[in-house]
Amino acid sequence: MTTRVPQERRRRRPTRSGVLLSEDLIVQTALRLIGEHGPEALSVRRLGAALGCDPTALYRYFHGTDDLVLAIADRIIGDAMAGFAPGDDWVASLRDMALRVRAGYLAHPRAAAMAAHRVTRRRNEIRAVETGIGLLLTAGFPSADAARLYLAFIDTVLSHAAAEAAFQALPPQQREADRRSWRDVYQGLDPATYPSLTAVRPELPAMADSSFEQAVDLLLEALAARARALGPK
Amino acid sequence: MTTRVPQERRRRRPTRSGVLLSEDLIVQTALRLIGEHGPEALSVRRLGAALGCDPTALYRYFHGTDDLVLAIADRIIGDAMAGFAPGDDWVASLRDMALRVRAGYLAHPRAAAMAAHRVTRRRNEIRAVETGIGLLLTAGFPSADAARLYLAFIDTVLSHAAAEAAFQALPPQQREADRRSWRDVYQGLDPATYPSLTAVRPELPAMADSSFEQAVDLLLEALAARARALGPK
DNA sequence: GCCTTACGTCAACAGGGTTGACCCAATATG
DNA sequence: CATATTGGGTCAACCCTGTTGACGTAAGGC
Repeated sequence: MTTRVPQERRRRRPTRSGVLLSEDLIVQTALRLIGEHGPEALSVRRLGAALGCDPTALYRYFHGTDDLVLAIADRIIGDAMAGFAPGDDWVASLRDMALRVRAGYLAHPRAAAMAAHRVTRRRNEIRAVETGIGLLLTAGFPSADAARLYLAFIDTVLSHAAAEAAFQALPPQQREADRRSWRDVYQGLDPATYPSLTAVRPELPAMADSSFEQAVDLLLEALAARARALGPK
Repeated sequence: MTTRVPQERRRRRPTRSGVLLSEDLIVQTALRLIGEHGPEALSVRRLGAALGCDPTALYRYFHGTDDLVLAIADRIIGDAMAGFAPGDDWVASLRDMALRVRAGYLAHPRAAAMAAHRVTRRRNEIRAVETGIGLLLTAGFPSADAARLYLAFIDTVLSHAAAEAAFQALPPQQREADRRSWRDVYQGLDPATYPSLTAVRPELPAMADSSFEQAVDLLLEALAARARALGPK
């Protein structure tokens, strides 16, 4: 096929049904498809049909399915981080970043579930990394630590957000069954075999809730403690 | 197809090539397939070929691919936690738990990636929760905190492990591309636009590495600090 | 208005999961 | 032991998927 996928295209030729294709329109349509009919609704053929073009026309814009998925992921990141500017408090700024990313994922749960664990190497992602590492540098961490700690931070945020998105992407019936299981399954346990669970039994229903903020706060606590241990600047 | 998938089968009939099928043999062969020929080697047709039976014979044992994956996941959990016993040091024990779960997932990335965000409230998981919460109780946390903090801990472990497994489950080509991107794309960036990335440039290739232990250690640090803040028992 | 070529279209291939019909042999029963 | 039942292995078929190479048309530079 020798698809070249040029950066900017000059000859814009309408499809049989009159639509003018663009990378932007394709990504946007893909997100709509996934949002409406689930992740399994995203296929080259269906996307082509939704766009009103031959499926293989997409290969003029993306090298393959994987490339398209990365483009979708990057748009989610971009939308989530739109308008974000780091403030004076680096801990609060990282926390804000985390919550934004999570909100972006939850806005497109099904798309996020399939694209979450990828490195998009596109503009929006690069900008986010720049911002995050910059915050850790202002916290006083030496560059080697800043990079490694940012990785731990963002991986935690991304994987937690992905898990939440995946849960949201489940069919409602299955999601409710999972939620109930914390209450049902853990109720009639033998106190002798499960003493600890028995001791915290009143708290168990709360375990169906999200741990996202709790986990992020714990991580930021540890980061703040390490920054303090560096000594005052 | 109205596959009934009975619990115990009574008529065991050898396949054309003389093999006696069983749920156990199928799961075992599936794991071997994945281990030997990579994650993408798992398909109904290939599994049938490896077993020496018609691919559709598997539908007598599992309702579909999904059912098979869950059976595989169940075995992974059991194997990972086999022989684990909590020690005196609660931090070290939680760390051990985390590493076991991760190892179990990474031993079978494809299966783990497919079933990671799925909730299987089975015996092995309940025992793990009992153990984990017990450890936090011995650390001195009140029961409400123990439950919530354990949730944050195990969610971090599980979602990180799932992310790693998902990465390992990628086709080799995409996996290598993701790995290279940290070195290639992030190298030739404009220093004016990306000052922080430029500052930590030598560290960037290391960002292709796993952040699992770093993240777990940060979390355990925060937990230990909070336990200390409770005052000595 | 011509020439080049970008890009939308088409046909085809290899592989996937899943189904319903078929039929034989392993078991239950007499 | 013989017969009836049915579990379960097999086969052909269907429709899906991503991806390719060839083809031709219309858009834009000159």
